[in-house]
Amino acid sequence: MPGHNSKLSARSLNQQPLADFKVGVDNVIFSVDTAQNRLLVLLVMRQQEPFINSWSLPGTLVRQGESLEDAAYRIMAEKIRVENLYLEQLYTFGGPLRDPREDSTSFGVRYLSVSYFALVRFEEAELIADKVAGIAWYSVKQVPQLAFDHNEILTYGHRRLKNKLEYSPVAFDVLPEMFTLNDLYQLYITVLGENFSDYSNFRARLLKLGFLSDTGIKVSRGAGRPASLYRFNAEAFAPFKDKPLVFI
Amino acid sequence: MPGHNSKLSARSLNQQPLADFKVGVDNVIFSVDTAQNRLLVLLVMRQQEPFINSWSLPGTLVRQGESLEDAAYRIMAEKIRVENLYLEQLYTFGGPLRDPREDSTSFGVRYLSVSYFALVRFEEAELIADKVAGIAWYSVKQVPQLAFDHNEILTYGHRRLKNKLEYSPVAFDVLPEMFTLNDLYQLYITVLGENFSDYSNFRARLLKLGFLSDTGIKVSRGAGRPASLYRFNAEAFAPFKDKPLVFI
DNA sequence: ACAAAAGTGTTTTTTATACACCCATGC
DNA sequence: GCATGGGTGTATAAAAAACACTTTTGT
Repeated sequence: MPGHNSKLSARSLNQQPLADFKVGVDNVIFSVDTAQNRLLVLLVMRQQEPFINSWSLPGTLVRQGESLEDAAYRIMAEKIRVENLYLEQLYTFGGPLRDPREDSTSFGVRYLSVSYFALVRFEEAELIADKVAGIAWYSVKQVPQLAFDHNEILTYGHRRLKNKLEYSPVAFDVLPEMFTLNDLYQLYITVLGENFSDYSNFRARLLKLGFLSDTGIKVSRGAGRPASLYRFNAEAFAPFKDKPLVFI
Repeated sequence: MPGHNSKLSARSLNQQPLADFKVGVDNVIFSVDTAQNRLLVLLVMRQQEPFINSWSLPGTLVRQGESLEDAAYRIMAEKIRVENLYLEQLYTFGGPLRDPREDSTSFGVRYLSVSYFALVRFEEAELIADKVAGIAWYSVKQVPQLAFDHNEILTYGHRRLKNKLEYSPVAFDVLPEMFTLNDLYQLYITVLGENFSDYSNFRARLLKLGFLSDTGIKVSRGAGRPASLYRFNAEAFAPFKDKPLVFI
């Protein structure tokens, strides 16, 4: 984890042999079920040792000729069919003994996990259940004990998601092409919690920024006045790139 | 790098063998020369292939039994003697062919670099020049072509430093125990550039936050009114932890 | 006395926050 | 007609930005 303070230590392991690594990629894949206002994370049931029959983040070991990012996309492609997604690298967990396989026969081999963080559109995401495999969306509030240090990775990913939402337009990667301002607001509430902003202020702030265009199309969801559908305008957003834009 | 968009690709390298990795740790070590208002980065001259006689970020390969972070601290200890520092993980670069050694004899072995970001106190940092080794502080504005993808890593580290400075108290890890408000201001200017805030506003904002205590001690630097020395008060800062505190 | 650096205060503009209220629809 | 969600506006408070001014030193 970033931000801690160990002491400088120059023990004389100067002539220690180099470690050999297998490198795994684990994805923290989030989606938001706007209908039920739940933030979800994708978990898979492990089908081999170690941690057989434990839930875990979907992951894979990196193959020859494959980049880390390729591996992250491969996991996605194997578990889920999705059109739109946001993906970025999260953190690298690599202490010795984080994987029990390091203990056993294959002496000296270390397992390192490069984690990626993804956000997908819940409605369009289609899970791929290969034969016997368990795969499911879990509410982040109800994740069970996971394999390896995956609970820790998930916590870290959740923190990143909250930050991302505040200062970057990831939300639009995960909303439908056209959405109501309330859809957007619900997404923020679901991820960030109730107390971040009043709806009308949220609305005013976002519209003033000028990168949401009103399509004029109205949708009615049950009772109440029909809402306008808006569209994210990438060109209008361009000037805000890399600026400390604040959404909340 | 985070934030890009490749396409999902599920090529059938399903039966490809796993890659074997050596894992390197490379540190982007910054310091600020407040006397000359320069942001510096520590570079070392490589003494072996590949890229012999090129400048590079100080790095090492991870040894058996050593965690990533241990390796990062080991690099620090080998290159520099320093009391106070801030260190956190930056990013993991791991595409195939980023290291030319992957081409040659040792077929199949990949080199992956986990980069760390460090900030040290320039005045107290003592460089360790082992025998023939070149080691030097470079102004980030004048770094030469570096080995591997180290220029890219440096750019990424610089961006992180700027962000960190804006919303976290890293500056105090790198200033002397007692400092004038102008010292602090110069540090911000040096890292962030000229146009972020006027001195008196910067001053007022920071003092209002209440975690800088005036020691009463005055120092005179040439002409002009003597300045008060301030001290960072960690207890008074505690309530701001994890809050979206903004310094700039 | 005067320049230089430190430190204080004031004015203006912008942004955040908390609401009150009007609008259009389903039932 | 009234409950429901959509949408607009206003009044107050707080923060950011610009800049004028005072204080204390060295020379």
